[in-house]
Amino acid sequence: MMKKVFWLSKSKIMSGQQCEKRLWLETHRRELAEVSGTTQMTFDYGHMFGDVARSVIGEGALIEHVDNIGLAISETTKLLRAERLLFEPAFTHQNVLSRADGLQRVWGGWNMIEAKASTSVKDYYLDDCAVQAWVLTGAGVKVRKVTLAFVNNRFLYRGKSNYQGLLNYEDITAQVFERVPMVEQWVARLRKVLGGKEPAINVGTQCGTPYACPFTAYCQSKEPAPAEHPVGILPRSGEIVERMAALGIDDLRDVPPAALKNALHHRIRQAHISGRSYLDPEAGQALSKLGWPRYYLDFETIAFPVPIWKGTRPYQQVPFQWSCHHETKSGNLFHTAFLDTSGHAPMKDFASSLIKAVGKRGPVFVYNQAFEAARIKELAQMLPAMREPLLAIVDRLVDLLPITREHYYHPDMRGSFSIKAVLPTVAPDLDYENLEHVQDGGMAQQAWLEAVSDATPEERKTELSQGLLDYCERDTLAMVRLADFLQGGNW
DNA sequence: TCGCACAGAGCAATTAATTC
DNA sequence: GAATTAATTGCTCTGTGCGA
Repeated sequence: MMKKVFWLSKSKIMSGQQCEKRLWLETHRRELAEVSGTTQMTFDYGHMFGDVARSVIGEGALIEHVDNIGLAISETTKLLRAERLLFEPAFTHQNVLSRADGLQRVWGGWNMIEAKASTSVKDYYLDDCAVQAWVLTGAGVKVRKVTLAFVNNRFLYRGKSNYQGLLNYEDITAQVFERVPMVEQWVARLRKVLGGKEPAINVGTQCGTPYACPFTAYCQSKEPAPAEHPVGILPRSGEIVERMAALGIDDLRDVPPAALKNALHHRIRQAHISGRSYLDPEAGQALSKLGWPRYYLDFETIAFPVPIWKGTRPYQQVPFQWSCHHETKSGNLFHTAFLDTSGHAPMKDFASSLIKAVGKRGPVFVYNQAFEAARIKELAQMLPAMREPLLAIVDRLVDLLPITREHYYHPDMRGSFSIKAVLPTVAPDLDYENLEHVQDGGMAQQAWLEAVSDATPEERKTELSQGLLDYCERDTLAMVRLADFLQGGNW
């Protein structure tokens, strides 16, 4: 009887990048992944990247049969004799299965190519490659070289489907071969884990780094409920959490004041002890110095590992939507918006409409200035004719995030100063939860992708566009309300 | 998945204070 | 004034939190 082959594309589990419990759960309690329902941000760019990466690497034979490993293995064996370049070849060794991204014939053997849609060589890729190299070697393939192909984020797409230059290559043979002798132990350890009871491993950083584990909610449900005001809600609290845990303190309210060095931590602790929010009147003073009219601005963007629009780069955040609230001195509020779901390059229309919308004077409020400022500067670079008016907007940006962080805190923010955490405490009627289709930036990207797709019916496109417009408008209205709140206003 | 900004840590270089 | 020590400043690196 054929033994069960276990799928170890998840070699990060083997090498300790993610915990053994995940492997155990994936094998024994697969259905739990669906129950836990993580909200990880993922795009299905995988095959787009794969197709383009293969075309850049060279012409070769692609072995498909994703769902039929037996067929994939027999086809690999057959093609290995004839071909110089194979994509997705399948091999097993000691019942461990591996599918390398590419296998290229070189002098005296093969170059194993691993393609990653990432812009740098991460340590855990080396472990991943070590497992694959071990399987290939065990299956009789002479691995002479291991190459990592990854995204060159300086590549500028000049159109016409020409992606030469999209990938960087790094020879990682030495690092991988150094790890290969350890793989045998990793496999043995995991076999033991799989044969035993559910491993007792507590929830920790391994649940989200480097990859989100789908079982986190399940593991959390098995652990005692955390403190109502855990020390960990302090921003950048890693070191303090450890220090306090050693003293048996897990509740922020029990932390001795002397243990906290920075003023923000003190303010947060104090707010959780008193149960009351904190608002420093200086926020209002700082804001009241700014003139009128006032604009409140927010962008939505999309980014692809493989750029699709001429003049853009991999992972460049290309803005396709803006929302702007315009507030006059007398308190009148007007809303304007731009949204491009045509699927064509949105940059030009985005920029020209934006310039019109924000006028020539008055502060332009944003939340986390770095983001909008960087997008406008990129547009200025791409569109020389609009360079000056665009850069003039950058000079007028006022960031509400640092003002909020320095002068305001509410215990319900649980240590976070993101607009999504702040808004419910200053304008509960504007909760994002009551938006139907789009509730955060990640969902906005998903909605946009669906809206531009040819496969999406018109009715659904209209619904998604409305969802995007509602969401982005909510973001800028949130800023209006926040600025007013910080100035002591009342709605 | 990206990148930016910033806090904090660790270390090196510089400046100030102390001692002879 | 020189040598030593202490305090301060400045730099790089890493991790976190923000945005999408």
